[in-house]
Amino acid sequence: MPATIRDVARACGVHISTVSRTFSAPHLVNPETRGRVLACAEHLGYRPNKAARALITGRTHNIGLMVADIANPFFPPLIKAAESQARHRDYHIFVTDTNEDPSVEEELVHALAKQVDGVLLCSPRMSNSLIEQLSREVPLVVINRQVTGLPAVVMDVGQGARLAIEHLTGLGHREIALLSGPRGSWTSREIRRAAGAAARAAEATLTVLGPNPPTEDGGQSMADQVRRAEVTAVLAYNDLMAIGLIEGLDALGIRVPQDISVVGIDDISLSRLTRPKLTTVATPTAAAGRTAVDMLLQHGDDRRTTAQVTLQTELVIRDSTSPGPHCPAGPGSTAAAALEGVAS
Amino acid sequence: MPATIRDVARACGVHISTVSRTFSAPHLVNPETRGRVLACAEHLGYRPNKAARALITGRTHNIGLMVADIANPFFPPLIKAAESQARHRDYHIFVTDTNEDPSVEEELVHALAKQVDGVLLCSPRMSNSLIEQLSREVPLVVINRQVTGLPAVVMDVGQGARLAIEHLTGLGHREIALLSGPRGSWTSREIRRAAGAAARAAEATLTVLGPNPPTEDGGQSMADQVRRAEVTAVLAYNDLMAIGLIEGLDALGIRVPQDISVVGIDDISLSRLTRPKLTTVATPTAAAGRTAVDMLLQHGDDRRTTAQVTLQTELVIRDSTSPGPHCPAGPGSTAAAALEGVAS
DNA sequence: CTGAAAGCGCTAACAA
DNA sequence: TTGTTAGCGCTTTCAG
Repeated sequence: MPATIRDVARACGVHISTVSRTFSAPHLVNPETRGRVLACAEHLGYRPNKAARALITGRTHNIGLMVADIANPFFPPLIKAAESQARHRDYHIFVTDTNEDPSVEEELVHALAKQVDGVLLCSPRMSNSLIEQLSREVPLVVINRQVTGLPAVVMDVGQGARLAIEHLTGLGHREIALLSGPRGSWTSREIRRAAGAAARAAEATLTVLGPNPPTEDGGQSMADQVRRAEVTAVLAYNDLMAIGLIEGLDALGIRVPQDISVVGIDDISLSRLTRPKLTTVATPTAAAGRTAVDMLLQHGDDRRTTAQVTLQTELVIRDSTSPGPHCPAGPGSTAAAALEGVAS
Repeated sequence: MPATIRDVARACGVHISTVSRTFSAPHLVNPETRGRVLACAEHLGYRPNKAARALITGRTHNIGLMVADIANPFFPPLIKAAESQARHRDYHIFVTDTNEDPSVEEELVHALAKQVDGVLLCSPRMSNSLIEQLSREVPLVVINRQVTGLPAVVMDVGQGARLAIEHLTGLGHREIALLSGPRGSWTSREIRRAAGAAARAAEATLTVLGPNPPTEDGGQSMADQVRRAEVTAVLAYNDLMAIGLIEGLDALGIRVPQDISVVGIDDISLSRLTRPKLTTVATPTAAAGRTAVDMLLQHGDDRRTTAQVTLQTELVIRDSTSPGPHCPAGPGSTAAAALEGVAS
């Protein structure tokens, strides 16, 4: 039904290749002819068929971005940054949501494969071997995960987890729980590894509770187990879980940070709005989105560039942590004051 | 680089059409041959090129979904519902974010055009005439807007706004402000129209403040103007603005609901978490997502079906509204108690 | 059941 | 500067 290049050529009395050039290499066609072609095209409502063009050029100028859960406020800043970076480079981003489901992830890579020039895999849950296999079908950049041989941009949650644990032990906490994330999450493994090491170094006990769905409900429903674990502080896999946990504890009559300190990871905007405001590890999500787009696009020019970029994280101390039973400055002081006590 | 249908045919000693059939019409090929083809394909890592297939069949089995702002928590439930509905019908959803920018919207429709079988336009900001024009390029279903000749699913925010105003006037409020939404928003116009009518019917004054960006910041920065408007109640274009406004008022020392009542629209999950919990108009976002997918897909079979579906909204009374100065039950009673007073 | 041939809408050498 | 030709990877008649 829509007009094709041939319709325009006919209506205009030129060959189809002239029409083609008018749109893909205008400088190669006589200005006068170009004007006529453009007029005919306009008149017929002609639009180049991007799919057909891609079939021959191999370039769609689209990028796929797969996220684990579009409802998680962690992702939008990353998506927005990727979009803006892509737009600068004359590309468009197609976002897909995998529902935290590995099999959906695979299906979606296939669906995206020839509609985009590459896919950004954000926090994928599938196996390394599957990712490697899929990377033969379409260029891949992995975010929040390391897969040998594939370009990746990771946020250093290990370092973040270490900072969080050091913050807690510095406040005098010795019994700490870790609410781990979903099965298959590289980030969750990193956090666990680094938090474990940091706890050991400070001679604190780390109790791992999980795996858990990385959602508010996931955190909320762990409140009871946290209470039974008899810890004085908790590090959660992400802010959503931390916020859910705080609500759950609240329902149990346990106060944060007076009774239990809670630290999240991500620094989503919501963590500034809750009461208490959440102490958390800020991850550079926007930078990650931008970097991933850049890596994908330069990867096309230069096949050997499979660098793995690591972005730093930082601890943001707010109101959900306070001194524990073994605090050198004594309980009752604020988190900040306690820190100073430790530092001196 | 990736294997094509021809590679498989050669490796297998059959014609390419046999390979084609093996994947697109397996019942038409001898089980034995089929097995051999499948084995070769597997071995070569062959995957049918969906773009090439689409070029000839005209079907991509993908659906585009354009939202105004992916960071707005209003959209994820709609997106999730659309995805799940699409998956049931063997389709995939590609989400794009327009950043509330009409020109980006147009660009994205073109980018999606031949990569998807249709586009769901969610709260588009562009002009009706442009939407109509784009609908000749790719099948469109409009959500939260009415465009003559195009299938649409709208949530009845007009009715919702009326309920909200009636709730406020029932509580004795006579000076009400409306924080309107962004320019170009059909929803905002509907709200304004309906709220205006409802206020008139109740002999209340409605002061329209706006247009505003439909974000938390948009609401927060209006706090001062709301104060100067000397109203006792506010209806906001959406929950995000309502929540932002409450924060802004809080910073000004104005208490909600004691000093000013605030009502939002959407019932995003966040509105249950804030203090005070937000009174709001619940919109059936999930149903809208599902319905839009259904309409797009059946629209293919049956060209004349350009129905416009309207989904009902309902008022959810929480803690951000309380009796105003003219309340029949007298100020100081709770919203619920006041309502009973009105009913009797 | 399988092969041959045409063609989806477009681009890219190569000639003219 | 323009037309000619070949073909991207696939599906789909139509014969055999």
